[in-house]
Amino acid sequence: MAYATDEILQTLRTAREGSGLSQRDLSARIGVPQSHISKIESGGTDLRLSSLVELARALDHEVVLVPRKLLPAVEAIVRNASSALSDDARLRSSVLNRAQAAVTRLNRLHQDAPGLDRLNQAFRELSNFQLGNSELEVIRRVTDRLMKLPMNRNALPVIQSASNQLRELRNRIAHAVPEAPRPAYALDEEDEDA
Amino acid sequence: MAYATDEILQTLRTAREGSGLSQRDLSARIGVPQSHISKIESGGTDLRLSSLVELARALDHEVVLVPRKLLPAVEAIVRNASSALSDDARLRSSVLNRAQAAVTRLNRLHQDAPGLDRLNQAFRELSNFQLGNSELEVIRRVTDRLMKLPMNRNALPVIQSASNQLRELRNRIAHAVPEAPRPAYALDEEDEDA
DNA sequence: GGCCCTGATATGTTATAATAGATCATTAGG
DNA sequence: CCTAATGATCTATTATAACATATCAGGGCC
Repeated sequence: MAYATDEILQTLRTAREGSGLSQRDLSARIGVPQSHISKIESGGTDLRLSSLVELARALDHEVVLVPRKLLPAVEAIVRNASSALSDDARLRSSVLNRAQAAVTRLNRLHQDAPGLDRLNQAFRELSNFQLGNSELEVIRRVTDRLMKLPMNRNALPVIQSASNQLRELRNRIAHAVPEAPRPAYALDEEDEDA
Repeated sequence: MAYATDEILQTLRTAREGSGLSQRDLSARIGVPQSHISKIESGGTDLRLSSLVELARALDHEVVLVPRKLLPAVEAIVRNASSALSDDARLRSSVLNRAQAAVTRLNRLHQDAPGLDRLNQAFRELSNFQLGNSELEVIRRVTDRLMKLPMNRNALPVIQSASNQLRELRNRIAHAVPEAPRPAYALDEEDEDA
């Protein structure tokens, strides 16, 4: 039987990939070198417990000790939910891919539009956030408007409005991020408006 | 909010105590110094993952990563089962306490009986083992016979038989102990008949 | 072909887990 | 009072995680 540590590390990698994060994204988020994340996920190091907890939490997981007798029941719950979660992940993917296409088209057709830089930045950051259904709905509405954009100057206020909506959404989510406990490696205090 | 690591370490201590093991018992079982177990349980060290897995397994637990959304469901399963587990623990305690009383009485009334030393040793070791319901039933039957023991020489074959049954049970359980994976610290290969 | 992004690997330094062993303070039982 | 068992604390040594930084190889896209 495979060591449980291999399964745990595989779960970490799957959760990271499922969140659409690269190792560098996760590194930026929690302040651990990308090379170290690679080593961890590949089993090249025997992780400290506090580091495991920090990584797990960054990926919306918790470390739990479960009586062996209950392992089948717990695994069943996790399995059922991860098919639901992959539905969520698929929805997220779908919305973000369509939004990406709209943003790409926007940049091609209106490359000099005011507010475009800010819209690009807000969108890039939103792509790295955990997004609930209400946030995805906001992005979907913005995408719809960008898809219907006219070619003429009437587009400019729509672009401006889209930029504002995405930035408001980005700021709302960024401000909601809770402060994590400091483990073996600590999150640097971020100045998010910098 | 308490750090997850504190909860995990508390779960380890509770599981050890629930198994009726002292830190020295656990130390002997998994080959880690008792002082280190004390430090771990008290939060004085940031445990390696492989060490956590080894400790958890020695106490019939597994380390699992659970999506945060599912934590309430998983905690509910564990909570419900731990009241069942404490029923098990109570049954175990009850059977072992009564057997202990029978063995104590036996040692007082028949201190020179052949086989008594072996019975004492088998019983002491059995007290440190994980015991299922069938094992507890064997111990209960032996206890019943010891409780009904006559004062005269007719007791001797019953004592001998009880000694044999407990030693058979002890050997059966000792031989069933599975080999564990070798973590940061490895179980020494034990010569159990030594 | 060049650029960008990704995960993996390498080197060097520092802090600490793991180990061994001893000892202490407390509690319970005879 | 003495003994035994327990969990906690201490000292010294060794192996390695964590971190910083650089670099590599592969794949995708233009």
